[in-house]
Amino acid sequence: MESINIKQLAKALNLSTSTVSRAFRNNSDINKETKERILAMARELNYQPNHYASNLRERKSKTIAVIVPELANNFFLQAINGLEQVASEKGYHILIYLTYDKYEKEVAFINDLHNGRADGIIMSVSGESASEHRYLHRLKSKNIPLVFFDRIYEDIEAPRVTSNDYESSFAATEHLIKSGCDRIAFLVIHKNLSIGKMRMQGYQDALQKHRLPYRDELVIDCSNDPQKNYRILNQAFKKWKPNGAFAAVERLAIASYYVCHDAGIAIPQDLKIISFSSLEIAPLLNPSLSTISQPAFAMGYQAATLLFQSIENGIEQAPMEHIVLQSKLIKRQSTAK
Amino acid sequence: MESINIKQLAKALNLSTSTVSRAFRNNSDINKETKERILAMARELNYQPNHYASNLRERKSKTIAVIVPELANNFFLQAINGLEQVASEKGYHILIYLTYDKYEKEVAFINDLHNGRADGIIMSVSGESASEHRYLHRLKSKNIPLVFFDRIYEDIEAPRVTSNDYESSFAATEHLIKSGCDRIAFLVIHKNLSIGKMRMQGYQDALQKHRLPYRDELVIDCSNDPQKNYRILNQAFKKWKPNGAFAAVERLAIASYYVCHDAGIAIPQDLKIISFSSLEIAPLLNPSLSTISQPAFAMGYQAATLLFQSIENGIEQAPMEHIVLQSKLIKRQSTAK
DNA sequence: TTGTATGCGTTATCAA
DNA sequence: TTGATAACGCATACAA
Repeated sequence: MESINIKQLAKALNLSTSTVSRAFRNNSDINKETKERILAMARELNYQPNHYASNLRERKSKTIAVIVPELANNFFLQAINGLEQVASEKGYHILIYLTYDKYEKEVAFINDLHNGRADGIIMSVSGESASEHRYLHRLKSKNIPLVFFDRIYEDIEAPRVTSNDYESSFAATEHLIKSGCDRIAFLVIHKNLSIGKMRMQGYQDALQKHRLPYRDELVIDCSNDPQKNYRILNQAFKKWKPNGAFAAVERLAIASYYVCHDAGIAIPQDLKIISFSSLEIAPLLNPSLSTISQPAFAMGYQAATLLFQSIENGIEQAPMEHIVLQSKLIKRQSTAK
Repeated sequence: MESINIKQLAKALNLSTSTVSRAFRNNSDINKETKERILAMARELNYQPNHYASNLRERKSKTIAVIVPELANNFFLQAINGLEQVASEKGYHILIYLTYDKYEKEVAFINDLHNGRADGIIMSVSGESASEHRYLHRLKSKNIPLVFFDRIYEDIEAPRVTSNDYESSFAATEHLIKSGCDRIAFLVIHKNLSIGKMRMQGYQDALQKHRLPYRDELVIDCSNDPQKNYRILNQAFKKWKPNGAFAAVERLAIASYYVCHDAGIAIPQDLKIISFSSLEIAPLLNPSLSTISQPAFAMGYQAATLLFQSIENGIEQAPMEHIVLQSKLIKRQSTAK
């Protein structure tokens, strides 16, 4: 980082640093010719204003932090693409933090972000609703706005963007029932997370509406480890013999496919599967997978839009909106009669 | 960002800022008790050293920039996971820049990075080899190390991590030939990019070895737009009737699947397909897809390791290594006889 | 329109 | 072991 700095550039031009500085932010008054002269020389000497010095001086970072559980997940990827589009239009950069669903990591990241590294935070939470969220309150006192998307904490007041999980789950379960399933498994990770709860409620209510009994053993609580999931699902399918499975998370549908392929369980004849999923190639699976697909890109886009409202108008003006976007249920071979 | 700063914290403790500062970097001598007292108070007052001030003072950013064409691509995702692991072990953060294969974006990003925002750069290039790369030379003069991975510029001297593309392509083509194909299409994006060239060469040489003619029309140059690709491939398959297809990029295999499904071309009976791909669910496709899978995670990991060598030992000591990792050819149904 | 001087929050040097 | 002070590179209030 042995860069040329504003002083050297100024000297090379026989100008003061303030004039040079002005050339780089277009608001201030400055002679057009000098400005061009400065920019030309800057190009030649390969000068760029130091980002950290500017941020320190201006007390902002032109950066937003995005905290998500993981990247290896089409939903989050598409959402991030949505965020990124808004951010880059505003001249902001994105700093990505991955929690891998570890609550402690989330706390550490948030605490880290108190140092002014980011002007705002967009987060899809990792922890369980039950845990302590005081670390989030502190953000507000520092004027760092926060927006939730998809996975939220209900006890924290912040703008949020979600999709209609309850309705979608209800519809998905009902779809399985109408396709002839009467023993429907619900595959879930983190039952206690708000999002898991919503989806589970939709499942339960659909069962009830159609007079199907709710069976505890058919709610299969999985993990983030593919191999573990394989074992869990393999056992569960053999033991409880569901004829329908509703996966609250894409990877559980994938794991189910592997189990079925290996165990000779025919989809959809023996077991019909539907899943929350943002997989673009769901139609190409064997058999093609019925999905509830969330508007991931739009959710990211909206979340970023909300965040910038807070950033631009101040956190007090923050719109405590709860935007709910609609997911789509797409029926394919995996739930065919 | 109305944070408490080190001064206020010092005053609250009746200490000087230097002592407080020392408490936060463990090297300096400091009384254990005072240190604990400081840290306790910091927690209480929710103090975090300002990242930008530290960076400015220390003249480094503890951040590495990663420039890739896109995120919606399993290869880059996994590679980034590899990078991230190394970086986070070193206490570094990752700043992600997406070029969407636009050369101008790449130039803009690189120029941006001259301002000391990152201590090093890891890049998978976007542009064509033919174009101008002077903007990269300038990095060196600023002591910002650069490492290439996967997609490189041959005319720039920098450490690089690639996979054995030529050999893999040769093997993949040969596999198709041995499975009975004699009209093998090569599906590619950006023929001119170094990586496209390597893969094409492997394809050509394998044809030659087996005395199959090279036909220009069977090299199908595609784009990044899925719909365009669909049209291109649909036309090409109908017009030239290949009985084998080797996709240099995952998304072209996906597009081919869609075309075949719609056009009633049976895989593998009518057309055998193999592809470079990092898709975890290749086995679940209909039919399961034969792949050459690059060690994406390891490539990212290695690239980051190389970069940190340059960062830690200075750019002059940079190991001009060219690390080549081996891809794996996995035969599945899509190329069955 | 341009220049001077000050401070953003930190860390390093030096002295106590 | 701790404190005073200067400097990192820049942007702004104010003066010219």
